[in-house]
Amino acid sequence: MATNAQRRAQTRGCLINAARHLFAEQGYADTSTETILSGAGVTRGAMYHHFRNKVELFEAVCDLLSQEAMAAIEKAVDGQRGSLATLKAGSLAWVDFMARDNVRRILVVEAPSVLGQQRWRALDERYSFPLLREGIREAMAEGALHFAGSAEGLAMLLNGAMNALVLNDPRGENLPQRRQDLLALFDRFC
Amino acid sequence: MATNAQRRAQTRGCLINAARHLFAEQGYADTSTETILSGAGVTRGAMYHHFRNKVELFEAVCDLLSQEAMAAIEKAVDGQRGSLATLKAGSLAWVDFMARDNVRRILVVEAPSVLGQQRWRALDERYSFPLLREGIREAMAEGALHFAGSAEGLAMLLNGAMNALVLNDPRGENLPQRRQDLLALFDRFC
DNA sequence: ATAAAAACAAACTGATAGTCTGTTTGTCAA
DNA sequence: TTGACAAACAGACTATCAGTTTGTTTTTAT
Repeated sequence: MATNAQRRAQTRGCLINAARHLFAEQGYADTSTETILSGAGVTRGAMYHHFRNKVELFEAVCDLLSQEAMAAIEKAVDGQRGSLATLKAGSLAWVDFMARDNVRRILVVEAPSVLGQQRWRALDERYSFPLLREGIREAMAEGALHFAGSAEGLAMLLNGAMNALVLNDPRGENLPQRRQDLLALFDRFC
Repeated sequence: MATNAQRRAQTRGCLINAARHLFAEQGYADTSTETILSGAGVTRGAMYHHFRNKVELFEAVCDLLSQEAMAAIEKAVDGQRGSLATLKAGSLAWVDFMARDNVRRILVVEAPSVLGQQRWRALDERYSFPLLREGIREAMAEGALHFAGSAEGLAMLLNGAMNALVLNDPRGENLPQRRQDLLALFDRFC
């Protein structure tokens, strides 16, 4: 005898977990809901009870991955001294996390297309982007970082640059080099 | 009586032209091949004679748009004096072109997902990226641009930053501000 | 205990990408 | 010029799949 909340969490969890692996391996379009269903050990009816459609399930996966990314960043940032060191550590953690095979394809490659520009930006705004923006704002206020434009603008540019790092390292094989590039980029703003 | 080459160019052209508008307006997934077919005034058999599948048609659209981008960049660069000025003018032209409603969704939002990482990178490598990389290499060699890493690495980072500019301006309404941000970014490397 | 609601099951439907078979039109050598 | 071949095209057909509908089971609240 399980409570409804438990049943709900269990079913949703199984679906999201199965979906995250399948989406990461085969991509959104090439993963049929049937495959997800059998992977999760759940029926069609259950899935469409919890999610309006396939996109909403994909978005739930994105939310979960984003939360995991936040946790990784906060762990990396913990104990850092100074706004600049914190910013660098957090950014490196972000890149490391996004470069993971299980994550990159979902959050970096497919999310903009599957969710659409609006919902994709909303996702970013809900998680890592505010962290980056505020980190930059603080470092700029302290004079540790210099930029002629706004903190918001710089956050956007750096976010894009970090995206590119992840996107251009398909196998995650040149990560050390990529991390060096990122640090060199930060140094240009000091 | 048309020659085969003419027939071929005509049919392919109609398909690509219809597809580019539909993909830009409704996105790849929400554009059915039937809609493209009737938009192009062409039959199913003809389409699958010229393209192996829907993705290949999408790729042909991407190629065309990329060529148009190259033309816009070369026009903007023409007459510029100095490697840095050339680089800036070319980059601004790139942003301006990609920010167009007809282009952004196809080349910036959906291409990575629809083509997949590999073919998407190959596309970039075939067109604008070499231009950016060589522009940066030249400016660095002249001492007009400074970066601790490689020209390749900086090109990647700047390319990502420019992508972000386009992506974060969904309506293309803040273009002047975005152009300012980009110039401020370049100034950090001087 | 019972009514209502949440959770789930599974058959069904409409749409759609890609295939298959056949027809028309162009090419080129003899 | 003609006839064999290939390229270009037409359109019916199929398999798949996302989402719907209808019905059943389990939990919750009164």
